[in-house]
Amino acid sequence: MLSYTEENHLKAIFHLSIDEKVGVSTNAIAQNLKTKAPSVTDMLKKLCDKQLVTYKKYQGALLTQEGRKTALNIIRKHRLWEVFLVEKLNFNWSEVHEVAEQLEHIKSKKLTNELDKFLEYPTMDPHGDPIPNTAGFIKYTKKLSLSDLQIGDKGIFVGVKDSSSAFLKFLDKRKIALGSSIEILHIEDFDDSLHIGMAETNLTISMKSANNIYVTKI
Amino acid sequence: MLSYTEENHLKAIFHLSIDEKVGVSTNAIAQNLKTKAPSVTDMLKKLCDKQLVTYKKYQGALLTQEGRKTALNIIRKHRLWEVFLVEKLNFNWSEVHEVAEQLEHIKSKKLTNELDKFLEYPTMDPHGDPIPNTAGFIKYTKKLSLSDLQIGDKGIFVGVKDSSSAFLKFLDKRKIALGSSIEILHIEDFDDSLHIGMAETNLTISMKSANNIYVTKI
DNA sequence: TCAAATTTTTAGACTTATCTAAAAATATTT
DNA sequence: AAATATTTTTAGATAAGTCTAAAAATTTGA
Repeated sequence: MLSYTEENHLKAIFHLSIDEKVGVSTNAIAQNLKTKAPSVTDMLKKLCDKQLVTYKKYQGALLTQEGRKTALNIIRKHRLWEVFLVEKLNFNWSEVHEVAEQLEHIKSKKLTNELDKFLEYPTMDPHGDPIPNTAGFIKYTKKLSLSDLQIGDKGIFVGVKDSSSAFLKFLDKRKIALGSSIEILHIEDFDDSLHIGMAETNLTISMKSANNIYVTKI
Repeated sequence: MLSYTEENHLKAIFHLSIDEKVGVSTNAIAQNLKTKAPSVTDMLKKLCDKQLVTYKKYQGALLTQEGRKTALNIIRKHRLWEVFLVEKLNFNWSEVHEVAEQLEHIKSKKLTNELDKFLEYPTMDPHGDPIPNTAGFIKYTKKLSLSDLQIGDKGIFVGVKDSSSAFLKFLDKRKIALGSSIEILHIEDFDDSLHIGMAETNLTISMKSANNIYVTKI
């Protein structure tokens, strides 16, 4: 059974891996986990012993098959809990992360799978990130910003890039909420601002805001 | 911020306190937490320093006001999660405890209170135990067994005393589920077995089974 | 009441997860 | 390519939580 610390290291290595061949540096992991390099070195040795990571001195760390599967399971739990918190418990996007960081470590397969069912098998979390399935398979769909849509396109609001409280207030004030349907009515040549159509009203938002809004095209 | 271990000790002391004056013994706590006496002694010193417990050598431990409040908050979380698991995620009574033991340590006031709201402010967990409110106030209502009812009384099935899988199967087979309405039709003089009326059917159950079933009278 | 039994505490060791400071390896730059 | 800078590891310390074995205190009961 893995400790919270071990699980967090696996998750960090997963998130920091860009290239399958280049090891993730000790410092990068330390920074990500707000810890110090020597602590990371110790942990990498331990995870290497457990065959969750391949690690050679000064070469950084890579996840093994098993390590990757474990990391994805933690990420799966994290994202499912985020959906639960936003959809069922009235959390804002900016509030979910901290709590999900705790909930992701709860150990119960049944809990995770029943939660998944209860939420009706969501495919994305409130930040627009994909939710891995039980097998650890992740369906990568390029995130689509509202600013990527063309005139006449319609989208469903599925997440935000920047979840600062300022931006969340901005959305709140305009009654833009998860699941809202948005249509692109017009794009202003002058400053690229967008005229959008919502269920009840039309409004204008800046390019910068549109960049922060993730949608799925419908 | 309290560690899981500290929280578990507070909870154990609360559960083991019968008399407000008599300290809970080191051994009793050790047995309850499946740990050893020396570990408990160390922890009692620590909790005493933090003024959550009053403790004198060889005299056992008692909760302070603050300690009691903390313990009740953990119990509140535990029982709310149990309700969630049974009512929303299809857990059996016998399965919830282990998972709730983990979930009770999640630190987020908003989470607890929103969960309470989401569950529509339940007053009992699936074992028929009362759920403390935010202030740590607990409404002690004597647990009522089905066997305590008189002929003609009606009750709602709210929990079980014995949650062995054998008993759960027994209930399942007879379609007795949380929330079922049960009426006492007749009590057999010979062996005290009960004839009960359910929504769809009538059936006979033994005194022993009736003892295991908690109800609220309606 | 005082000897035996039980309970509780102390002492000391071990593990896990941290850290700082210093040494070693690698990377960069002139 | 040598000097410098950066990164990473090692060494050693600290804190929390755990244990066993032994000492001390309390309780029991003859």
